[in-house]
Amino acid sequence: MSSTIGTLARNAGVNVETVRYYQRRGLLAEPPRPLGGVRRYGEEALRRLHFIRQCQSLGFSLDEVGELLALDDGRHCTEASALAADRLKDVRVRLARLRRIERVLAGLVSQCRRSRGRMRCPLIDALSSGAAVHPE
Amino acid sequence: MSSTIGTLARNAGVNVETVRYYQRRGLLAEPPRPLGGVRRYGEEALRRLHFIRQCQSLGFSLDEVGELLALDDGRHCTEASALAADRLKDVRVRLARLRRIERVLAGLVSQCRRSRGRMRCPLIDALSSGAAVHPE
DNA sequence: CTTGACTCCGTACCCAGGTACGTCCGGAAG
DNA sequence: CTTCCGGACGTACCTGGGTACGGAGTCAAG
Repeated sequence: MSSTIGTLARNAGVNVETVRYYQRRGLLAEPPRPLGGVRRYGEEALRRLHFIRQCQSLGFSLDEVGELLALDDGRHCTEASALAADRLKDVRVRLARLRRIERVLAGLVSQCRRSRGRMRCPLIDALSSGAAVHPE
Repeated sequence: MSSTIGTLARNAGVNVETVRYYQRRGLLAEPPRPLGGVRRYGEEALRRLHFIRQCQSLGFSLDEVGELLALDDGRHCTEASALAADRLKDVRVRLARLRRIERVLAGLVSQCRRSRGRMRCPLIDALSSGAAVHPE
C-alpha cells in the first residue's frame, strides 16, 4: 500500500512540489531511497499530510503546524490546547475586525443605493473624510 | 503649509518608504522637484494618504484603491458602490469561513479541558482524523 | 564652515506559502 | 533499444505590502 510521491500528492489533494516543500520545512519525513530508486510513502505520510491540511484550514501557520506535530503523540494535551487557544484568540480578533468592516461596507453601499446620484458619492466622501469608517 | 516627505509621512502615520512605495504604485503624485531641491507635499497629499489608509482598513487591496481613486471625483457612485459591494461579498465569505474555524477551535479546546489527561488528546486526534474539523 | 538631520533614488530584501523551471536519472512499455 | 513518464534535486520566481541599505545631495543651525 505504499505509493510514489505523485500518487501520495494526488491522494492528499496537494501538489507534488508541496510535498517536497513540506519535507524541506521538516514537516514530513523523507523515506529512504533504495539506491537510485524511487521513494515510497505509506499511510503515515498520507495521515501527516491530512494533519497539516487540517491545521492549515484552521488557520495555523506552517511553523505552528510544526509545533503541533511535535505534540503528535497525543500526550501533550495541555500544550496542544494552549496553542489552539492562542489561535482561537487570534481568530476572534480577526472576526471582530471583519465584522466591523462588514458593518461599514454594508452601510456605505446602502447609502449609495438610497442617494442615487443626487449628490457626491457618499462612499467616496466617507473614504476621503474618514467619517463612518472608524465609528467607535 | 507644505511639508517634506518625512513630515508628510509622520502626519499620515506611515513610513517614508511607504509614501515612496505608493508613488511607485501610482497611488500618489510626485510633486515636481525644484532643480536639485526637496519635494514639497501639500494638504492634497495628506488627504490622499488618509484615503488610501481608510480603504486599506476596509480590506481593499492597493490595486482596488487605485480603482477607487480613479472615481475620486464623487461622480461615479454606481461604479464605486459596485466595487464596495464586491468587497462586501468577499468579506462575508471570509466571515463565514472564520466563524467555522472559531466553532471548531472552541469545540476542540473545550473538549481538551473536559478530558484532562484521561485519554489521548482529543485535539490532536481530531486533527489527525479530520473528525470535527469539517463538520458540514 | 562644519555638522547633523533629512531627502533622493535605485535596488535588494523581508514574510508566507508555495509554484515553476531546468536538468538528470530510473523504470516500465512497446 | 528507444521512448516516455514521472521522480529527484536545486534554484529562481511569484504575490502583497511594504522595509532596509547605501551613496550622494541638500538644508538649517551653530
